[in-house]
Amino acid sequence: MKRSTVKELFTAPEINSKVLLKGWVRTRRGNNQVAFIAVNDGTIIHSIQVVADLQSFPEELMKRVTTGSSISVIGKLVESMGKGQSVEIQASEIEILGDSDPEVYPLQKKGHSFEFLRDIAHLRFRTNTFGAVFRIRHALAFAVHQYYNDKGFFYLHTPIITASDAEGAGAMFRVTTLEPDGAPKNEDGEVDYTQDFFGRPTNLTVSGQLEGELGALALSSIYTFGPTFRAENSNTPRHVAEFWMIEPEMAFYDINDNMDLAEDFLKYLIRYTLEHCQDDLEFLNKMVDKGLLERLRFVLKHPFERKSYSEAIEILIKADKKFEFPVEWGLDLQSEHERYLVEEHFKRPVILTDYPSIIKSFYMKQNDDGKTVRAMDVLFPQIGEIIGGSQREENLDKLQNRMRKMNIPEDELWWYLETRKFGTVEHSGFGLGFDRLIMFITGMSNIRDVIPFPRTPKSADF
RNA sequence: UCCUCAGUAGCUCAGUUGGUUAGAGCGGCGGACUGUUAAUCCGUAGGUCGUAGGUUCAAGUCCUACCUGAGGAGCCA
Repeated sequence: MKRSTVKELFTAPEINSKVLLKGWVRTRRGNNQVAFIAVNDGTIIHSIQVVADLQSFPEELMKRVTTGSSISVIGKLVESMGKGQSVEIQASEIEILGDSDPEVYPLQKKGHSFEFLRDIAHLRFRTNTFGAVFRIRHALAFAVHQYYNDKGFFYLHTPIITASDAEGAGAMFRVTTLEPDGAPKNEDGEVDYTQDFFGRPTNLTVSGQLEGELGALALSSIYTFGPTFRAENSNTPRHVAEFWMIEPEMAFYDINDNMDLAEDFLKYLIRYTLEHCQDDLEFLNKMVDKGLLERLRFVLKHPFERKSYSEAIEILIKADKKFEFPVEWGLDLQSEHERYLVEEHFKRPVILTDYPSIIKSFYMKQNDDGKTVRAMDVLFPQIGEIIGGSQREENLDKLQNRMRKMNIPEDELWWYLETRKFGTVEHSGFGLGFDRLIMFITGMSNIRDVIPFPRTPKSADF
């Protein structure tokens, strides 16, 4: 007999049919006559109610139907006699697949704190909230590929192990096969990396952008979607050491095309979730963040506000608000400034462009004013910077000049520079923090709760 | 990395100006109950008070260091 998932039973119920159900027991209620067993198999947020007439089942068997146990049920799918669910299963056979000792099973019917659930990340998938979050995470990963595939972008796998230390996006994790205490030394007493696996120092990537540009400058439009690593000792609800990033890179795009793509992309992902994950979003809206659905719909409805860094500085100077940090042209915007612009002034997502070159990366296209670069940051309410991108500098001389000023080693990036030597073209791209996007779309306020097994300082369990 | 707060039962927390045997709710277990919805009612077990020092006649409570977690800041995605 073919197993029916809970999702199938709810979305296309065949009343009075005989069904086979397998899943994990969430709760069990009842009296001395009848037991009500809520069974969940993770295919959908809802659990289905299994009704067992206690006279029909041995007491020893029913005792083993405990919270957390896995069971197999054969029964008749019927319209529910009770309130709270449309259909239920009138059980005729129950088999225990796996016992779960209720004395030690850590999940209970009542809600748990997210902090506690992080300690039992191996079991938190079995809660409604994390089931919803990770189903949505899947849906969004799928939607990312759908979006770019439909637009003719190619999914490019950029390396996870990299020898380039040049981008300066943050501290890196070293990758080596040398033993920490027995590493071979050279004549100067330094570690001799020529004896390491790759014959040189290597790290985990902090970004696939530079390699992505190489692909775009041949394939026209590419995107990367993979893990990235930062060894920063960051302890905030928005940072992790291992996270996933989506980095589209497009030839023949200027910064305006880039902004159009970023806005369209984000709205597509939000719309996709609203259309495909209704039940999960409604649950999160009810239990986690009451303003969630309204906020998502609001973002869809309104164009993102596009302003230059200089205009933003003017707004902040005129603002009737005292900031902890100074507002002055040339200084980077602080969290409080970004939040003011997004949450109080414009009250919608904001794209800021044309930042002072001194606070931005070497590869960004230099404007004619000699002071600013064609950077763009997309700022979202609550989570801040969700996208950072730019039009890239395609002029070899200008790029090299800037690299020298910023002490970026040209010899290490010879391959990057060659794209500017041979048929260079205008191009642009950006990076979207996938996990931060999940935070925004699920209403979860800590990035550790949208990643199955998050990696943070002093924490690499599971 | 810096600042602030927290760590007491499986979970969420209370615990007075330091004072006898450390409390509750939930969860677990036992029982009652003819359809329950985080069921209800009765009963019951369960604690090296984060770790290590120190002050004191006496420390869950005060002091110091460390560990872990959370929030804010920086770095950024």
